[in-house]
Amino acid sequence: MLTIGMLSRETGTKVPTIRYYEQIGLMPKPSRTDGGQRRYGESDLDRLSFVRHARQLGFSLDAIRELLDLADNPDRDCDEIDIIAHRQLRQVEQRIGRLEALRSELERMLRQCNGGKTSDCRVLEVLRDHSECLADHKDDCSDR
Amino acid sequence: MLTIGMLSRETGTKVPTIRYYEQIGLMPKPSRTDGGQRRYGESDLDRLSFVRHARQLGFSLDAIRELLDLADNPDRDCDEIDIIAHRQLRQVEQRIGRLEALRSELERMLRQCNGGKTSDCRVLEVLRDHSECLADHKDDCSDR
DNA sequence: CCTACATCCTCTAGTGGCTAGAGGTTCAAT
DNA sequence: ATTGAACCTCTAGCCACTAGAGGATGTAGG
Repeated sequence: MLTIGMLSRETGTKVPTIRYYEQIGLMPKPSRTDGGQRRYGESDLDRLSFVRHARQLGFSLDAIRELLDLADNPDRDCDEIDIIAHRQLRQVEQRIGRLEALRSELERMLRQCNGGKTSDCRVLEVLRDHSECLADHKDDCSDR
Repeated sequence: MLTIGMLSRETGTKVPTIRYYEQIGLMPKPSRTDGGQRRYGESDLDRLSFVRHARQLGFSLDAIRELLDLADNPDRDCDEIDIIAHRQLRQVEQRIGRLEALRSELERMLRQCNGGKTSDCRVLEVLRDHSECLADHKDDCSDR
């Protein structure tokens, strides 16, 4: 039996985060000691590791919820899992694309700076005038 | 004189967002009609365009506040502006790096899927067992 | 001048995914 | 029995908005 602190250390998850996952129903309610402290077993450790790893891969908690549901039905085809993972991959790719556009825009902006006074700073000028932008970065960087 | 709705259309900013910017002091308090409705001038349009453009380039509202302060002092050296922009560039590059690691991890995971039952789905397996990961993606994707 | 109706107002609360702190209790070791 | 770390609940905060309720204003047409 693990205390919440041990589970925290094992999985690299902060204690309040574990309680938060319980609150939103992502982790099951664990058993308690007579004094009311949480005690966890192996399955909790597995589940939380799964959740954390999926988070590290950028899956949303909602997507993780779906994955966990699917994982609980071992007889179904894994098509849906594939779909979720592909969706995640597409999102990651989109974000990379946007960020690359931002990067080149920022680089271009910085290259033009000649280190004078702020009054003729190219950075400010570019920010002032969107029409100077080469990159197409409308509706960007609202990541997630 | 522009209404808030016109300013919204001109800059592509939602109306509540404009009021929010006012509330947090990023936009100045505009003049009002007798009935209490906001009326904006050219300078407001310029300022909001600046803010939105900087947001699109991924600058935080705090960074934008700094940039606006600096823009108001035309006699100072633009070193600080440069520093802020470089900081932003570094952050963007870091995020790209992380996302690229995620992408290859997701791709690897998906390549291994052979379309069977969820019980032996590679995607779930990879998520269950972090040690199978090639990429080094701890503390990632907590973007922003 | 009146009415219709789009737009405006303030205020509160919600989003995601946590994180921090107050103020109090329990557990395990000594 | 006492210490002190770790636990408990509860509330509020973070960022950058977004949504909605419930009501007031502004403007165009009749």
